[in-house]
Amino acid sequence: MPANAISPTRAEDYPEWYQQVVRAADLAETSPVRGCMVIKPHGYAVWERMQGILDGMFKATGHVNAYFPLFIPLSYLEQEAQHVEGFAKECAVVTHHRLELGPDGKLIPTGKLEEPLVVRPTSETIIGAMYAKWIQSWRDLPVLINQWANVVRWEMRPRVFLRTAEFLWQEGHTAHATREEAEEETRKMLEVYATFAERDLAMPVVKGPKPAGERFPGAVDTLSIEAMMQDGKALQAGTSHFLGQNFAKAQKITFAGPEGNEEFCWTTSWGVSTRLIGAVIMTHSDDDGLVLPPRIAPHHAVILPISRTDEERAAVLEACCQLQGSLAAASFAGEPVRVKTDARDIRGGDKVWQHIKQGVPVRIEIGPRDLAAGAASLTRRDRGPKEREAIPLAELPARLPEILEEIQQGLFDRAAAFRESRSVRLESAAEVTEYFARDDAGFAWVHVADDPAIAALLDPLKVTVRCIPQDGPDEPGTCIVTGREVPRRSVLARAY
RNA sequence: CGGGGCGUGGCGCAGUCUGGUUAGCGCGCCUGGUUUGGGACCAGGAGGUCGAGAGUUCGAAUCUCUCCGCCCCGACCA
Repeated sequence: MPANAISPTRAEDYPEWYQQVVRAADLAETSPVRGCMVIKPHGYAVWERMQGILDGMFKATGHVNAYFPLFIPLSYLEQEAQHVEGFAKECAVVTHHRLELGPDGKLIPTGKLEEPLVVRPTSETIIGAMYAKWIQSWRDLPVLINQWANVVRWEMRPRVFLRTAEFLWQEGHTAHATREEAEEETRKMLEVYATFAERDLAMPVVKGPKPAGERFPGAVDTLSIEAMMQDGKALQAGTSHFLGQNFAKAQKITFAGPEGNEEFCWTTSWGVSTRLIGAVIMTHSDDDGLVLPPRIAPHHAVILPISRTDEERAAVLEACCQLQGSLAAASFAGEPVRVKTDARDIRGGDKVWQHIKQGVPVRIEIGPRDLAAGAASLTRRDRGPKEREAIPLAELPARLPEILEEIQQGLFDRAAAFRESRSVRLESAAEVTEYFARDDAGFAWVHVADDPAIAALLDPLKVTVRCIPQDGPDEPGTCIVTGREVPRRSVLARAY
């Protein structure tokens, strides 16, 4: 057997390593439908964890859930000019509503639709149409709605979790009476995403506005959180858009103000998707497979009974059962510890490696020797597969939550240190060119103006301005391309 | 859409150039046995109309034509 469970390793072939991790962890696989993935139970369980936490955060910030149709009339999409331009090239279109059996036994679409329907690539237009109906008075505002849904974007080159033709996400859509309030909402939701990424996914992010060329079609301002993957590339992990009055004007979303004046609403939208699963994989996983931060792990720990004879097995299973009960009574991150016993009749080594590859944070093995000592052998996914520690059974319910917290924090620290080690400050166009020729390139913090002129420098390097980080002190400087004064550095990187 | 590559049991592949016994191999799966604090070993077994269609031929996974699908590179991807 090779030293590592995943082949190739990250260093050998990063993209292939990613695919193999997804496969070895049994998260998802490609489907008969081009560009669409099947999310398998383990992958979906991770998504459900993410959903649960985010949904709670949305509700805590005053939002409610609703559901809007999958289909959008073609004419709706045409309402906002930039929006059409941005999405037109990647839409699935429904033109018929019936099938008839042809003479050769094949099904033929019939019943042509009067107006084609677009499968939503995003829902601004259909939701805006409803908001136009619902909102009449300033007393109706703000409207703060989120929906959990699937969307379809006909991508040219799909990649499991990172870019699939159909994906799951949430999209928040809000309408406000004032510009200030909508802008505040946009920032607030970015903050929710950043907190979730760093606290729950243990994934450090840079947050701030995108340059004009990278904005959501139809948005006045797009804020994003950007994470660094282990190959140094950036991944946009969440976005929050200030839509100004663009959609309100296109869709007549108006309200009567306190003085009887009719005004357009100010709207926002924000979303994160199953891409976050890809982000977690590429942030934490190693050459033995998936590594899950405890807060989003479907199971915090798995108990593995070890026995040879039937008598031993009975005693060991009994002990496992008791331990599972006492551990489940403990809590981590405000929830009961999630623990399961894997008593399947398969070889011990296979079983252990399955759990390693699936990213379970902690493995607890109980065999006759442990039982005699009144202890269990504990191994952690963030350490070597054979680094074990004996812990008295009575102490485990108190120790496990501490260990989970250590793992959660340790994963964040490790990712932050990695990002730091692959970040540089550059002062000239020549330095940028030189830096991105290196194969260990990462984030370059550079003074650049938000100006199309910088494309001449960045395009050949396949580098983009990821965002203009909003945190930290202002650091004015001159743009390395235009020579113009800018208030702070931007983050440049290659991106997924 | 342009360039390249590939379709053979669940997965990974050999065989195709040079047509010819019952289409092989590794992993996985099932059964039995020996094992067991670590991804075991031995034996037996199941599973394939070789992407689809047409053609050449006594005979096609192999040659010819058409079609379909997938992968990689590019274009594209708020």
